[in-house]
Amino acid sequence: MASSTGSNQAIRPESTLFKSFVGVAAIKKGYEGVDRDKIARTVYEAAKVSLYFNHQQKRDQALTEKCNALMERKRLLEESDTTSQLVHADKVVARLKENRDLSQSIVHIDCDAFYASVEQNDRPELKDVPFAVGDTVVAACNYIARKTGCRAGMVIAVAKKMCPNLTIVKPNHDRYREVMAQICNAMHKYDPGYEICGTDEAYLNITKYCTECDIKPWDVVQTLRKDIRHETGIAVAAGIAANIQLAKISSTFIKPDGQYQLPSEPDIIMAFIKDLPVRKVTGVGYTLDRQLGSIGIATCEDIFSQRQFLRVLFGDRLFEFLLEVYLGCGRTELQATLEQQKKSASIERTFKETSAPDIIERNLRMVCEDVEAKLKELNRAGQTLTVKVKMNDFESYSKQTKLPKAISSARDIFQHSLPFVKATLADKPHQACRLLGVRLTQLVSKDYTLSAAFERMAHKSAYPKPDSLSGAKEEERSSPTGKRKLGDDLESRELSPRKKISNPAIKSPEINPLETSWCTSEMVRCPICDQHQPPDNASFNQHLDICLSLSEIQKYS
DNA sequence: GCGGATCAC
DNA sequence: TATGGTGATCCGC
Repeated sequence: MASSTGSNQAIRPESTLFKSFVGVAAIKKGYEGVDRDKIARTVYEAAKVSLYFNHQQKRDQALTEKCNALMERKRLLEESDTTSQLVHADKVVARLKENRDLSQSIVHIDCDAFYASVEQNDRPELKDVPFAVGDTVVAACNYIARKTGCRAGMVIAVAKKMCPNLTIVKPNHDRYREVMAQICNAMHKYDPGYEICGTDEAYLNITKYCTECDIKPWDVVQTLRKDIRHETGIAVAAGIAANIQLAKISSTFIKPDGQYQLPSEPDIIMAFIKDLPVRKVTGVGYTLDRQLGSIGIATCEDIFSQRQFLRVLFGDRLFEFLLEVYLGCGRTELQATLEQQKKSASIERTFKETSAPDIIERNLRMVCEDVEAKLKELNRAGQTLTVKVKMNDFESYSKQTKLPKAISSARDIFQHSLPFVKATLADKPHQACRLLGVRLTQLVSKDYTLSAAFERMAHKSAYPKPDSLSGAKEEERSSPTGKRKLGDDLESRELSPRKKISNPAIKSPEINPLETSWCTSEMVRCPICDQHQPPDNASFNQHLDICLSLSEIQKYS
């Protein structure tokens, strides 16, 4: 493992840009011995005439400048007295060491090449051919395809160039969800509080199970993997360690269907971390890796030797995160996977670039309708609206607005979004638009919105009738592309398969009181409508506002 | 609070 | 033949 990411790559004129083209193939499993130069060259050849390439080039240049600035600032720091920074860093290291919890057994389950494995299982004829699952970009590919340089995220046309006999399989998301549900089923008995992240990964805390049944973590995981294999036919990799960070790294340490246990002893952990490239740590992406590299940090051990510079150069948050990485610290509490914890709902859609206002408007309408559907599913409305426009030069612009009240209908969303889209287009008269996106945040339970209350008042029913006014109705419904794909909407809400793990640099987030459900016993009564309300101040005040304005409205009706 | 960025999958 | 979508968070202002 002497080869770190940075040093021994072939250097070419556009070397940093090339590196970005190699993408995850630089760090993922299945690419050992693959010619990374070939990947970069092929992608480069395919891309060099496109506007996308220009955009990437611009980004790369900006990042390079940032790195140069970092180097310069570090050089200046080196000339000054950094003793106080060093002392502070050591203090933080001591504190982190002190608070480190090594008592838990956390397991990371990684269904590597998940989509590909499922397909291969369902269709044995794929077993010995290189194939990729995906639509226009590769979502996953098997190991035979990886050997040729094919990787996730690659445009399929490019992948085919590198691997001419690549078979393409259309993704079947329902099937993947089904298999993931089976996997969850198998995990449940070892830790009902397991955490799912993404579509193909999960964490378990098996500490309790191990003590209660007097079994070693290693054996538990072996059985669990056997269970999963038996139930689903899927081979999974598992990492066992003291926290989720280390467990995740451990699982990537092993071949696709193996398991790896990192003993929870400080010395062993430190030795394990020592030579690890920082890029392999969750939370260190391509850009941070490059920035760190510019000041001489390639491995986790390097973090320590540069510790006196980190706070000044990267700020408190990142500084502390990096020290945690160096010490192998990480989260040990798992977060239950609940749909209701979602903080935003968004849709963005790429289409054939256009500058025709009517087409753009129609696309915006469709996006808004999909957001409406998503919010309906969550029974939420959102008070902050973010609209995003990406032009054909791949530059994107966004506008975020805090609205006077939460909205959820396609009509409302559309009306608030359109002005920004129009303004952006007017700003770029000679460009076409290729993507529109709409996101709502500051989600509140829909029962508390004014319109919902009003509707209740009018109909004396719990929920408003849908379809009453969906601004986009009559005209464009009969468009030739009438098949609106309801893509990723979930069927089972108990077992939501999509839940992101929070960035490791971030401390545990607080829970929005509005998002919890209350039992009637802890409710309070509203003095105006006399109905039960949640006991926390925020939502009660919100309710009061609604009630007051409603009684105003009634005066005039 | 806003806009741009980064990161993970 | 031509570079995706969702959700979360951070930084600087």
